[in-house]
Amino acid sequence: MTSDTRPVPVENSALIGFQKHDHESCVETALATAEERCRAEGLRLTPVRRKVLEMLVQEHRALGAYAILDRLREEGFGSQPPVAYRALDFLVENGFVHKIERLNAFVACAHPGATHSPAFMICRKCDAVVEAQSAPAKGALGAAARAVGFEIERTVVEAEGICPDCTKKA
Amino acid sequence: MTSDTRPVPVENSALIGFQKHDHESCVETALATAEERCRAEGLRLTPVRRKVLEMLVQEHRALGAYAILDRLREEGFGSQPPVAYRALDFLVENGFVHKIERLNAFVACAHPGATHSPAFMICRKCDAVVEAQSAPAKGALGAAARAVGFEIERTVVEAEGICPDCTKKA
DNA sequence: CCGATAATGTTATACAATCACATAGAGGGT
DNA sequence: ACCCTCTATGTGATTGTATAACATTATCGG
Ligand SMILES: [Zn+2]
Ligand SMILES: [Zn+2]
Ligand SMILES: [Zn+2]
Ligand SMILES: [Zn+2]
Repeated sequence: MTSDTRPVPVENSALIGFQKHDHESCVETALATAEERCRAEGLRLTPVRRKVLEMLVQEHRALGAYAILDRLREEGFGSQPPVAYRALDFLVENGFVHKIERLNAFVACAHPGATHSPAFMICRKCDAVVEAQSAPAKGALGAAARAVGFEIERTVVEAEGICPDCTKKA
Repeated sequence: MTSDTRPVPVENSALIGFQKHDHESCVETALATAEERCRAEGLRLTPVRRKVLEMLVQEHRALGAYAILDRLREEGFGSQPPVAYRALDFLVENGFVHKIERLNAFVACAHPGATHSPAFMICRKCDAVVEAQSAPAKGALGAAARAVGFEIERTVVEAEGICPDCTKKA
């Protein structure tokens, strides 16, 4: 299960963006990191939760709760919505997964471990989702918030547009 | 129907924020502006659409599609979801109304006329929603997008937190 | 008036999320 | 081992959000 059992043709394995990358190790790393963190912090990465995380990391795009639920059913887990939503709640709360509000869908975190406020680029043609960093509270929005006395706790930043692949095709 | 028929106790009528403001004229101005723009651009502000916009400006907070639909029914319009959603689609497409993705709800634009990319502050206690300006494409997100060749068309920026009123109460 | 287009009305259905309650596991103290 | 407690799952039912599909009506330019 160590990630050095096989040559890793890294090119830009850090950029999980639209570029191709070593997906195999990408998946393993993500799951290993999650297990590591759960062990360290006393969180319980149960079978359902692990399966959901694995699906999302594997797919590498945003999945709706019911798509996830369908797969859980196939894998022999419970088939009612709360099964999926509870697993997702756990994963989102602990930062392993992010919810894409624009799509009402979920995507595996691309920067697991580090606490961060994510931003997303969503292609409106192919629904690809890529995670980037953001710091909206540092810009105009933060200034506006301080001006009126609003205390920001969390931000949703999602950019909709056309991904490089879809641009080329057109 | 002109806005000078009555003394306007303006203090900070520009800031539609959490502060109090001259709501009467606020409503009239918004509707007048909308009618003006529709006339100018050949858009059709039909009765349903106008009613929905009026409700949202009047309420001055985010309303769900079904809350809107209920009111439409009371006013004698169609009572099925598409009636509300189609009116909302029109209003959102033309910038009179914004959708708050985090709440699955809709709010009247606070800066009608000017094309702008809005940002929102959402109080998680009282659900108050205030519109501010944003320029996320100019910051870290814009840089990331250019780096990978993603073409941003639209951004969703929503800050969740506690509004000044709710802070005082606690 | 006629035909094309846009807008509305209505039915049905898909997708998203939560509530309520029963059951099963894990972990700690005895 | 046992019992107790807390957490996690399983399940049925329900509510909320959104769209598909199709018929009807209104509007506008010939
Ligand atoms: Zn992340
Ligand atoms: Zn694309
Ligand atoms: Zn606006
Ligand atoms: Zn508040």
